[in-house]
Amino acid sequence: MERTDSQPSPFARRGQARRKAVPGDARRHNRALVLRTLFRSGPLSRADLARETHLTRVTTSDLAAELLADGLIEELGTRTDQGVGKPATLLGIVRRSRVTITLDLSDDEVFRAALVDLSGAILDRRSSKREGRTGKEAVDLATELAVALSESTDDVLLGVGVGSPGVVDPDGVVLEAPNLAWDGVDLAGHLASVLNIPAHVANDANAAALGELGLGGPTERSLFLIKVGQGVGAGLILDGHLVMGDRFAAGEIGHVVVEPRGEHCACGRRGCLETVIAAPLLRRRLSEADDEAKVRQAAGRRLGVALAPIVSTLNLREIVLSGPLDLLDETFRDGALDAVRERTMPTVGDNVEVRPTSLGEDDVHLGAARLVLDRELGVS
Amino acid sequence: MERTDSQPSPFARRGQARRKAVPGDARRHNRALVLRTLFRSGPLSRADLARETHLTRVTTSDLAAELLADGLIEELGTRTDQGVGKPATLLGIVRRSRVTITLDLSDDEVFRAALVDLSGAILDRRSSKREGRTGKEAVDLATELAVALSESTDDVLLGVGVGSPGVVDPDGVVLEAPNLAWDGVDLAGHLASVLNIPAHVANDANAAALGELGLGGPTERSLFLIKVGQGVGAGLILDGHLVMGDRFAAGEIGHVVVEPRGEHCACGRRGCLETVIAAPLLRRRLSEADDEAKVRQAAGRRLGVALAPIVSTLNLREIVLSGPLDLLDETFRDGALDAVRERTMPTVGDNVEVRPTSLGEDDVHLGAARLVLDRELGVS
DNA sequence: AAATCTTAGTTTGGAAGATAGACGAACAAA
DNA sequence: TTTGTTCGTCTATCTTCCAAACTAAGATTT
Repeated sequence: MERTDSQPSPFARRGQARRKAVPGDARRHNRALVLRTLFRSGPLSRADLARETHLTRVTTSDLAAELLADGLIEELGTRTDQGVGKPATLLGIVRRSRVTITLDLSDDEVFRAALVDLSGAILDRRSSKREGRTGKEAVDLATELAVALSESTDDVLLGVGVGSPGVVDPDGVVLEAPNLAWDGVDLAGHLASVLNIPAHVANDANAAALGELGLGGPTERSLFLIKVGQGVGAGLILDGHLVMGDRFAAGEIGHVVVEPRGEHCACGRRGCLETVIAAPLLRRRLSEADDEAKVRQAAGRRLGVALAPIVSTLNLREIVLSGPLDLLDETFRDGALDAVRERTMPTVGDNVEVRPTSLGEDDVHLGAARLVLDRELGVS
Repeated sequence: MERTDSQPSPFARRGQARRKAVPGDARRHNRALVLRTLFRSGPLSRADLARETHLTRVTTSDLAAELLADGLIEELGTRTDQGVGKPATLLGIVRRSRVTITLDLSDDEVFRAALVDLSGAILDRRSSKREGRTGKEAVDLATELAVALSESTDDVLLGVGVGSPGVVDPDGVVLEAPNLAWDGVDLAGHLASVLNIPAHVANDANAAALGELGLGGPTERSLFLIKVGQGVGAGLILDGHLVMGDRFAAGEIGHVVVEPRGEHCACGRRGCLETVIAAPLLRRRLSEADDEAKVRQAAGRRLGVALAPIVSTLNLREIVLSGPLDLLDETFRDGALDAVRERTMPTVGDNVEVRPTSLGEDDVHLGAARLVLDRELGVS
């Protein structure tokens, strides 16, 4: 099986401060720029690329030759619908020139793995019941899934990307994930050494946010994704950068108190956001209620109350809800949006949009794939 | 009077997306890196710089020669306390080789101007009573102050930096500042053309946050500053980047509702944060109260309630309060901190720190100076 | 006192990368 | 057939950083 080597990618910034710049950095930057442009703007000629990137035709030609040699792009023949002049040779991404293994560990019951190509198409899937496994056994289960996928394909593997619950540092070490009893587990290091390909790990909600931003989509965007499942987590992207926070715990909003006299929570407090909108609890409350819509709306409003200060502070526009769509339906979302609007300035609140994830269940897989794409090819 | 030219600085990113890289970009990056290192780590030899920046001695020597020619740094003689080997020639920043004019327009009554050197020392000050001026008259007042300072000095001007109330876009256009009746005023363009030096404008709270981060201080830090005055604004810096928001209105938290049945606000809502902690209102309430401490604490707690979701989402550590210290005293701050801790996860809340600004009244001036330093010299 | 060692800073000769300008190729229009 | 346009490449040049060698200036050892 062909493999890319597993030395750290030049694009993997891994949280270090600003460093020196050498000419080669410019080269890598421009190579990534050309690749990114091809990702976004479909098939283009070398001259198109030069116009788009503001590099010269000579330089894009040279970079294109490099990318062609690596098999990342291919010539698609000449453009037909053209006016005067020599017809352009179109270049396009070879979607299957690299594939990524992704792991979605966010579900309490099942670990899921997928094989994703450069365009974000899912080529294969695997899954295993977790059956309560924790610690090393859970690591092994995840590893087995990844190995099984890697052995099932002859495609060139770009790397493995993981969306894991809990707090994950930029090097892919899971600092704490209570439900898996992980505490300082170097998941990225383990996967990289077993599979012998680059590995990148992020928090599941963060990964979902990356996925929602769109594979190869525009860089400069901001988005706040709230992932509702057993618990509640969030991923925040500002101007294309994932916000990690002081202890890499950004997005951990499940235990923000939204109802000081509310239900008791496993964490010891009362009225945590999780006690109001986590899937099992909300589902139970719905089954017990007379007026379902009222319960949905009230739960949404509670979320909105917590979101209002965040939306104002960050001047956010896009809020995405990920999780069971029967729970996070329009009534719920409208409740959240209403509460946000009532509690923020019009100039801020009027722009806000609360919408369900556009990728459904695959948001974590696609986000994990994007993570690998970003760090290995600089396509972000 | 000597002047630096007023063409846009190569460091002024002005919000545009990622662009191509040319060898010259590496040069500028490394030049800024050397300058920044000298800023932070005091006098160093060329060889020290090479070790610190991971460039070679050849390159740091070359860059140092350039900086010497520009007068930005100087040789300070040889190091004495050294062991074996040829004694090192120490290089240091010439603090007064460039000076910045700064304008603090955050006070409702008075426009203030200052002359700041590269180390953040304030060399001169001017101020003018605003006397209710708005629109063009307010622009003229600010301009006059800046012109007066520029004419009073023979130092080389690096640029002019402004902390303005309201929403300011990255090009320095004040999109809306109700109290000055500014609505799409190109303040940066105006000042740059009148003074013939580069001009940069930011929201006052954003500027204060930049100032608090420290001139020439470490890059990779995060900080949330809340500026209390006539109104309430905030500035947020994450990993060294100022958060601007979708419509450049990030930090506008004055009209977040924190008390749904609270006092009526000028904006039409009830219980906006401003009705609770803006200086004039809080002062009035204190004068009417029997138990001052209780009022302070309650006001602080209200702020804390709004902060809790923000702190959790961003995993923030440092919260800085800027404004009249008699109002934002320890009791107030403790109220805020208590409310944050009660409403966030321990791993997040235990790290949080709520402290007063360390720069006092000059935080906007120093932040505006830092803004210019960042954008003109890349020293951030 | 001479030789040796160590560290600072400079000179020299690449190597890598982007570019401007020139040029052949391929096609449309006149 | 000629002219004009656009594509893509070739070449010479410029910029930047770097490795290696070299000079400078002191401490340490012999």
